[in-house]
Amino acid sequence: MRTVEENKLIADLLFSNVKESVEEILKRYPKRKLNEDQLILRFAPSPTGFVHIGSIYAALINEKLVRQSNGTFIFRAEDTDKEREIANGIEVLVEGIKGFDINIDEGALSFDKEIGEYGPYIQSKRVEIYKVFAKDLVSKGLAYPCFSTTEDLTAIRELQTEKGLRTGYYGEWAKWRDASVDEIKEQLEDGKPFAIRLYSKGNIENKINIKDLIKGGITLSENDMDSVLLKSDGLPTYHFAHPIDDTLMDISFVLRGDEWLPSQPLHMEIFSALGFDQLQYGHISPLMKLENGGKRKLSKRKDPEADVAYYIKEGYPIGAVKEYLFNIANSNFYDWRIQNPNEEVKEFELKLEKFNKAGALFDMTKLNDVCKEYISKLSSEELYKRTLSWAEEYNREIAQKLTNHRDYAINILNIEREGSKIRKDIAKYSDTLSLLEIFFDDMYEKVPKESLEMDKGLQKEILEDFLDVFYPGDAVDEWFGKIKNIATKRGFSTDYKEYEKEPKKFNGKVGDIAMVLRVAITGRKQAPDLYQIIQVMGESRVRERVKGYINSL
RNA sequence: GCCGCUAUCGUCUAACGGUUAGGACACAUGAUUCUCAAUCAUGUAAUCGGAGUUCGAUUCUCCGUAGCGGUACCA
Repeated sequence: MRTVEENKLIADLLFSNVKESVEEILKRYPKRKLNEDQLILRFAPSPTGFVHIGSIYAALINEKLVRQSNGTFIFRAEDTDKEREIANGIEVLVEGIKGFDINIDEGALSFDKEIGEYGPYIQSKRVEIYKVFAKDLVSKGLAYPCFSTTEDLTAIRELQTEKGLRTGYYGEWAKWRDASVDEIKEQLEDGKPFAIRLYSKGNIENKINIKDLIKGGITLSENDMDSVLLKSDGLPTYHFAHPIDDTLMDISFVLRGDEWLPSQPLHMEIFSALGFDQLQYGHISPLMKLENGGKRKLSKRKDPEADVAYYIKEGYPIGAVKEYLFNIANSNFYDWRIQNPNEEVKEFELKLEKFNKAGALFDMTKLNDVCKEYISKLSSEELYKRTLSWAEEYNREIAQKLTNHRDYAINILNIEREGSKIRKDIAKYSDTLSLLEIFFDDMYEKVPKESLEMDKGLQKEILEDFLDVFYPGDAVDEWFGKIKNIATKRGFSTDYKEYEKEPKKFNGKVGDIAMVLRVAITGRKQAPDLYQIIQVMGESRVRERVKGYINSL
């Protein structure tokens, strides 16, 4: 064991250029003047150039809780891993957050721009702060320099594995924890790199009981690892940055992924070494995916839907994706939605105690259903607006059509959007493409056409009948009456039941007449309401389509 | 290997220790004087296994099993 004086000496040796004191820093980050129920929560991902849907899920939950309590939502970038860091990583994150309509009250907006009084909000810009605390811990004998190399550590681990022991840098294995001042000096004079490690006082045999905000009561063992606090490049590990940042930023509690649960004892020990009050945690279960009958975590590499950019690119309505995510967080959301179909999401109260403890499967089918429901409630003007803004980014051809033919486009999108028969077949803005393309001749030309089994001569007769009687001013009943007249004239039944009884008596049923028309006009066997399509398309285009089809027979 | 978390229809889940174990999505069938979609009706489908506590266990306890996570100078 080193003496108090020796520890001070080592601290000065290690951090000769650190002049600031812990007290001075603490003074720079005063406690916030807020009511106790106003939550200050943070979202603190690392910028890897990829925003995982699970990250957005966590961000969403934190922000929602903040909004409900009229608190403050902080975005902090944890860019302390140089290996994984990529250029523009922070911008990609901010874009993802904004893409989901999540508002940052405090934090980084880009690498060079921040808002808020408790910054910097980018960890690589906070290194001086971490060093002050590290120096303080060393001088108190609560941390120490470690000169073990990667090779040393690997050797230790192999030996431990061989002996069937717990791996790691702890107890007797922590060879630098009690090194003498001379030994340390020697390494320093040789210019050897060092990491700062926690001098753990914990005992693995001791159990600690924790109350997790989401998981409830859990039992963990005390930490006894001399974990790295500052890496040899001078940057902090997550374990060190987290207690300092969340304390200085005056966070209410931490909601994070449950992969952190096992390291909570470590964090608790660091909090107390730093002299900080303990923080409460809520550990969120991860979003899973079903594959080959088993559950697994949504993977950045294997699953396109793990990337939030996917939803933006496909044109998923963000409001609906958020609703789905809230539904995973609090399953009573869905019941609330059924009871309050037109209420805004902000009226729903998200509750920590309603969170599910197990990992939920991210179900694309269910998401699609939520999206269809959501889009079916939009007015045609609103859908037009949103589709256009999506298309401007991801489908220029459609964007141009929408811009140049605004009213026509709105009418198209309005088909079966009013009245008692509301379509629910559009889940995302890109789905409107297959509807729109029918209505623009140059696009329609490129669409593959479906054909009918029916005798071509008969088809031609039916369509010529139609051209004779077609009048766009007809009301639905008049229009359909004409279709029925054609049916009768050409030996088709107008009564489905009657036709079912004796199908041989007829050439077909009235539906078959409509089918010929549908294929002639839309090129498809399946399409929305024919009458409405015709109304929107207008007389000349309908006649052209029919004539064109007749000629192609 | 060790440590921890979790466990109800295919999926998301509901059920003061007492329910014919409920709902939603998906699926299937039927209805709907144009197809598809929508809508409506109906149906199939679950308490991981084993002990224990109890008059009674999906619910509490223990043991197993499985899934997930941790076991880094990554977060």
